[in-house]
Amino acid sequence: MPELPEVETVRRSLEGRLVGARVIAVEVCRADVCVAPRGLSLSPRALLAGTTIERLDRRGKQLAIISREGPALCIHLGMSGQLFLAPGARRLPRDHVHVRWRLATLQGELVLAFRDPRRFGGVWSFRSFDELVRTRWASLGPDGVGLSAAHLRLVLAGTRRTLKAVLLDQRAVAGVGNIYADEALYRAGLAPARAACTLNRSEGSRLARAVREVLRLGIRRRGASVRDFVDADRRRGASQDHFKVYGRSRARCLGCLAPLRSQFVAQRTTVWCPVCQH
DNA sequence: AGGATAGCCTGCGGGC
DNA sequence: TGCCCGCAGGCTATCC
Repeated sequence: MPELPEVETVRRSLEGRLVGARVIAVEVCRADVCVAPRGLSLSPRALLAGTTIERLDRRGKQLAIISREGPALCIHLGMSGQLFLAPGARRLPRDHVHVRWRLATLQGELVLAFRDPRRFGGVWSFRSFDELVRTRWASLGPDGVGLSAAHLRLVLAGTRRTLKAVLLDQRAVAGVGNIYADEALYRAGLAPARAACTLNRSEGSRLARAVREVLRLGIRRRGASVRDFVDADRRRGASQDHFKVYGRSRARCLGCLAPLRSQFVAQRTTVWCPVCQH
């Protein structure tokens, strides 16, 4: 369930040590989690072997590792993906590790591992970060952290879909998943099953602000460790201790004490307060 | 257009 | 203890 705050937490936990590191070697244990650049085969070079890491970027739930020499990777954690950084492979789990990068850094040799038991995630390779942005990220909406009221109102006005479906649609807003969708709707006081085009101007703005706020709070709390989420140093986040609605079906609303309701909306288990959200 | 459904995949918890 | 079942969920494809 890594959503935007979890991926940003991973990005931040990697950044300090990855930037400037030289990739000595890449070991692929499961080639089918990797996607080669368009028209090329999956070479070690395409997976950054021999390059130096220049910076990390993120859009929504997707992480980019960009080399100085050109090639760039896009890593999607899917449901259960993890990135670990450790002094040696012995310090890392061995099961479900699909790709390992050996890195030379100022602090000595490090190993970066991509682990993904459920394999909903993957590693996509591109000739350049520019190519990544123009192809893979072209279908993503604006990053949820900086979501503008104007953009969200425009999207909402153009569809009769439910609010929940719009928030989960990565083309509308990038980075919101089931957890932060429910939390944002609660914060905005809006019912998940409401048709998007019925929101007035102030409600649309309120929802945009709520999305930004729940994502920023999630980042500040270093992500939600609902099941197995941990950062690159295997530290858990604290966001799960602050959920107002997610996972609290039939518990009391923290605002009005009415029991929270749970129902399938947009094919996702959705929890909301029938009193506070309209 | 967009809703519903299935499929990908593993781990976990409940029921028996 | 062990087995089966359902559920969790990001994303894509397909059908209606």
